Amino acid sequence: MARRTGRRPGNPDTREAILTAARNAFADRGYDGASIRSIATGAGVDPALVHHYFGTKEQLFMDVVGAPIDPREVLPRVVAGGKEEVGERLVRTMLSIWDSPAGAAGVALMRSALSHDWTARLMREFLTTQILRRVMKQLDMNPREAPLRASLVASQVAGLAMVRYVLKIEPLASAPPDVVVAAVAPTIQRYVTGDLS
Amino acid sequence: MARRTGRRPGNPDTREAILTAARNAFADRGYDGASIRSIATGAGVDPALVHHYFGTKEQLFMDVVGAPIDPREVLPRVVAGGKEEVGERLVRTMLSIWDSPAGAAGVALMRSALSHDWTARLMREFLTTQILRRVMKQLDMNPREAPLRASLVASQVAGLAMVRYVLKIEPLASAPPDVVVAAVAPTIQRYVTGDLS
DNA sequence: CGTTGAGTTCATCGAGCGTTGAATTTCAGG
DNA sequence: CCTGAAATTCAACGCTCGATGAACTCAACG
Repeated sequence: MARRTGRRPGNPDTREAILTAARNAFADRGYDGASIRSIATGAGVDPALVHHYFGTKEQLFMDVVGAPIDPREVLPRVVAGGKEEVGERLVRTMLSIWDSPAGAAGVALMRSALSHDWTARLMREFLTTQILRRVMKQLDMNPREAPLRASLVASQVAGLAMVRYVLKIEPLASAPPDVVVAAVAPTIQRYVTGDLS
Repeated sequence: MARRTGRRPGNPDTREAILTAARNAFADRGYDGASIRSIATGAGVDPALVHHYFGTKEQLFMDVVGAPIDPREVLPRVVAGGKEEVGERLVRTMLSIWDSPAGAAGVALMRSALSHDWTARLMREFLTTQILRRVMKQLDMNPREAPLRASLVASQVAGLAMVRYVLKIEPLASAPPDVVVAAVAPTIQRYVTGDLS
């Protein structure tokens, strides 16, 4: 078993180069706007090589947006400490993620979620089954009103990402994290624990 | 002058049919996904006829998203009555617009704003120069902090539109307007008149 | 050295796109 | 009826795209 001879994976850098080129291209121009050919050019390789490594374009997109997100690593930081200051912790965590290289993947997912139904479904299912459900459980919210609270939180989070990272509307696009947290955290906090009637 | 003989514009219905087909197509599949050919098929005409009426595809898109929005008609309803209940009036006005046929144009603009830079610029400039600046002026807000307040309002409005009308995340997507107003209006109100530090 | 298989390139296919210009139909005015 | 302009269609051009499959390069191993 595992009798493997022949050339060894000499240049695994190429795969990474394609991935980062794809991430930037998807973030800059969306799923349709980013052509396999342009991604290959950005990585300095032949277009066919992209298919060789990642199969179809859809699979490449999945690898780009599915890799840098691991909810089980991020969520505890938000949930730990009870629900009294969850708003501030959520906004702060979100900003730290979106200001990192993983933010480009987020922009890519967001751009494409509004262009294709299957990416929208991808994002919706990721949000609901991976994020919101776990948060609800660990904060033991009232199951009757938890879904509404969760979608309200999603609305403010999505809107903040859109204005700050995609549309880049000033001054929110360049405001320091502390200012954003001070402004937005109370909104999230009210959506989670406040009175909604 | 104006000596015009020959056939009169006999079927102005066709033009409208193309416009509504284009609005639905742009809203459903975005700017790129909606092909001129599919729009023509949806209107029951030849693709060349679309160009005959609207020129290039970009101009057709402008006609679709530029027509049903007239800020001078909507803004007074939001601004009138001072800044004390502006949150509720803004959310209620927004819902009434997005639940009408004009909402499809909004979805189209939103979908495309995340796919192309020039539509993003279109939306940004429309928001800032047509909406936010007028609201700021008529509410005589402090010019020093008004831009930040305006972009915060934009973030919650954009996020609500995205969750409710584009991604259609439940239960916010189907919640009756009164519930949405009760939940979101205080957020807008605080962004306009509240303490942000 | 010769085989092997992964890395990489090349040429190409078929499809869909926006757009164009000429042809054809339709119909109000003279 | 006849003319001419608008409404509408037809056929085609040039382009880009995703994908495919055959060819070539080359390091590792027996």
